[in-house]
Amino acid sequence: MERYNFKIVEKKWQSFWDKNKSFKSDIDLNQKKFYCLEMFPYPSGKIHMGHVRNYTIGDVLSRYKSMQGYNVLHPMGWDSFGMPAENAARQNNLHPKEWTEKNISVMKAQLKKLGLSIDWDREISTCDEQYYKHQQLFFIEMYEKGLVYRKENYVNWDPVDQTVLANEQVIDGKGWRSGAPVERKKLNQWFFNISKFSDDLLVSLNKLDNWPNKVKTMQKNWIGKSFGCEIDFKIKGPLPVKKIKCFTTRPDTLFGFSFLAVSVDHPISKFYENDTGFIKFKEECSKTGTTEESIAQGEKIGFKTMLEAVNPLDETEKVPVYFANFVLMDYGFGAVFGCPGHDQRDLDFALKYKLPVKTVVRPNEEKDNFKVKDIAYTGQGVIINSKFLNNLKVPDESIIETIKIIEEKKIGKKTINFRLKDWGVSRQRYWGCPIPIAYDEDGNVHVIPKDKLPIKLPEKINLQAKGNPLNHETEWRKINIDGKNCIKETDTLDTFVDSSWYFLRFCSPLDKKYGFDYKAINYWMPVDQYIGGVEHAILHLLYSRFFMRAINYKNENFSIKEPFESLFTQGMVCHETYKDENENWLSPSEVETSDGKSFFVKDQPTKKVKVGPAESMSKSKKNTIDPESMIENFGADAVRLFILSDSPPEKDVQWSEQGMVASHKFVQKLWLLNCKIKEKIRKCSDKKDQEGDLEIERFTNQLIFKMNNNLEKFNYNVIIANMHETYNFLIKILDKEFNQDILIKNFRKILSVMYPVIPHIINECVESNNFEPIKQWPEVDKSLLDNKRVSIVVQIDGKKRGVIVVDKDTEEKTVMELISKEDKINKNFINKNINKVFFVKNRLINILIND
RNA sequence: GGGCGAAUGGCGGAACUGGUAGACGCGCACGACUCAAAAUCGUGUUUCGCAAGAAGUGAGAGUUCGAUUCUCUCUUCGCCCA
Repeated sequence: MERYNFKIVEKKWQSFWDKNKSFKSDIDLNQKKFYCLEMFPYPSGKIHMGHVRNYTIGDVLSRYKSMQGYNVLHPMGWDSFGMPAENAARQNNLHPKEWTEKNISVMKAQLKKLGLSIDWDREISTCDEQYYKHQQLFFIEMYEKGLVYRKENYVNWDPVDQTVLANEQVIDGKGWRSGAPVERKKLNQWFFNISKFSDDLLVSLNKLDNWPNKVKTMQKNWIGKSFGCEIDFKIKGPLPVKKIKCFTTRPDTLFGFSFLAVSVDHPISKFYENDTGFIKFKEECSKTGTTEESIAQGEKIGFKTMLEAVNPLDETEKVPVYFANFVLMDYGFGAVFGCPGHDQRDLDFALKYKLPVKTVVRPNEEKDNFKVKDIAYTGQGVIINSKFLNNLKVPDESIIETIKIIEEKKIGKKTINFRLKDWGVSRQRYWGCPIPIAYDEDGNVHVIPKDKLPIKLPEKINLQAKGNPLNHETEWRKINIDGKNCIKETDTLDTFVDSSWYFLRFCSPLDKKYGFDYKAINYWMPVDQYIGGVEHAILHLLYSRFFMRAINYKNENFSIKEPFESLFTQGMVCHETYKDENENWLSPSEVETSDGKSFFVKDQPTKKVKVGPAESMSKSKKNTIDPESMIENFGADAVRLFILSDSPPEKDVQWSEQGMVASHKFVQKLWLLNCKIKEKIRKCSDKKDQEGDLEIERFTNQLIFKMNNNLEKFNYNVIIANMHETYNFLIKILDKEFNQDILIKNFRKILSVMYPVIPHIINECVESNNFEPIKQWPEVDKSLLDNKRVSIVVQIDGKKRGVIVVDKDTEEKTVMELISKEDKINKNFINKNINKVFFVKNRLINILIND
């Protein structure tokens, strides 16, 4: 009996799959398709455990669906544009392209070592001009359809690095690299008009039955539909301003009105262009970040104008008009009315500038003399101090009623507002898809003609230059359009654009003509199962949904609105964290333990190590485990087995060395079991009705049934438990005698259901037994599913007193007779009054005794 | 502050539509093999109790013959939004 050598066996089957192109997928209209997609990786250098988990889940599903007779599309590619390449290039003096390609080849080899059933012929890479040229085409189409526009907008500006920062690069108001305080700066940027589809993106969420509710809720909140009204405020003062339009979700608090605040970019700011005080104030405002959070938490400051606003519900009331830093031009109309009593930001502002605070809503349990002090009251209640609005219930009646009055008075109207803003796609960086736009000498926008695509990135680039490196490429920037000398746009597209349509490209990755081939799309799309981390719940998924609508818009040939039929979000892979005595992070490989309780630095038993809670693996905390070394030490099957075994896939899983070892041992044991069964088969005769026959048939069918169920529901941790149970069952039953055909038939079925998780060893077992190669998922023989004998729980007054085994479908009367004879059970009710008996066939009998 | 979700042995976690709580794995204990250790195999392992038995799924109530599962209140933790 030879020991199982996973290194040889896994390599053997991986090259078999490679050579035979076992996972190649082609359109076959006679076969049901199944498009299984995992979020493609960013080629950062090496794969990490998160990838292993993500791709193992997808692989199990792909192999299972394929065994069920589906024509499976399971592709893989690279989200290969983005900042890390540019940063790494700057540090190592290596071209981003070289760095990226090197990483891709390393990671591709690593993925292959996991034994994934991927159709590598469909591999794509977003930094490849054969990919991004199609994206430029989409951009132009969207521009022509009016879905792309250019406008000035604020960005996070790092004054030291002379570059734009993404929100996540701003840490505590400072640039992540330079540490300089981030400024708000206005730049001309390209925008996708995603807000045009706000309502559709929101409403259609209801149809995504196979998406986690959590994700749908997050998107719903992100789109943020709010119902309110726009109100025209009459303006008095020395400037030619007659009225200012505000949006509010709380018109019912209008009698609490004590100031009107407008954004520094509001049209009325033009009257203050030369006012030094205002200019200074505007500068001050630019120091606050652009995120909602920084605005909410930052200090509220204002600049008083000469204007006064009139309360439209009470013309005698006039309040001052301020410019304020917490009002944004792109929300509503860039103007809000301030009601300090019932909005915390307004209250902070009012207290600072000593403006009156009027209470116009009281909580239900308070009296009419209730007064707001330091904390604005935003809860439910009743309107007070508001003349004809008094006594309305907040918010159910009050908002609707107030809007009715406002509409009657013709001073405003009901409005829907969305929080979702248009998608700014300009990035001032080299390593991204060039925007196919040029400007003539007068600054007019010209779309680059399709025959001049792709606009390729210049190969030589000086990345040490400040700001966007493309700005310095004067030769590259030159382009002639319709006889005019133009210069190219130097901004590149946000990498979220690259990933918003890659799933379409996988359907026809080699097609040169257009971004995709309609025939292929119509067959393969939508993605039947999309799998990835919940961290992309909002942006990537929302952008992809938008992209489908954008292509769909004014295009009769394209009918896909929702790209992902089902979504599964897997949890993170966690590991304990370690710190030495000087608070330095230590990696698991630098730490040792003798008893599993106290830990010390490897080879230095005197140096104690502090063990922290399990957190998601990250390089900064050094609590990562390298997948490749795990595959080296334990084999791909064992790694696949372990990454699925300890927790349900949607929850976080904790990496455990012991668990990993146990999975490895299980694979080894399985091979020994296979050898034993092979030997047993050899010794079996063709005699019918042997002792173990029925037992193994019953077990096998129950197993198939369970595995089926658990695979469909993503209970992958339970299918691993089912596999252990199977081992425990087989090793015990081997003493019994079997009919040879029955043993072969059932063992082959058992191997089949384990195949999706541990395909290498299963193939090896199948081959060693000279079985037919595994292709199909075995059928359940339903007649063998039910046991002829069932155990019935006997309860007295709801308490379990025993279990009896009876024939299936035994009636209540017989069961009662039987348990009356069981001394252990009957002593509980004999000589007592039986009040009532509850009988559930094949399950339970509950006897109630009279007091 | 708002929304969503979770809570089950020493640990990770099972439990189909309310019907034997703790599957499976880890850890631990004991035993076998061994000069010994490792590896392997076997047995046991919710708690209390010698046992019979009793208690038990974050806390408290409710519905029910029966609740880990359904309803309400609370506590703690996690995630998202602010």
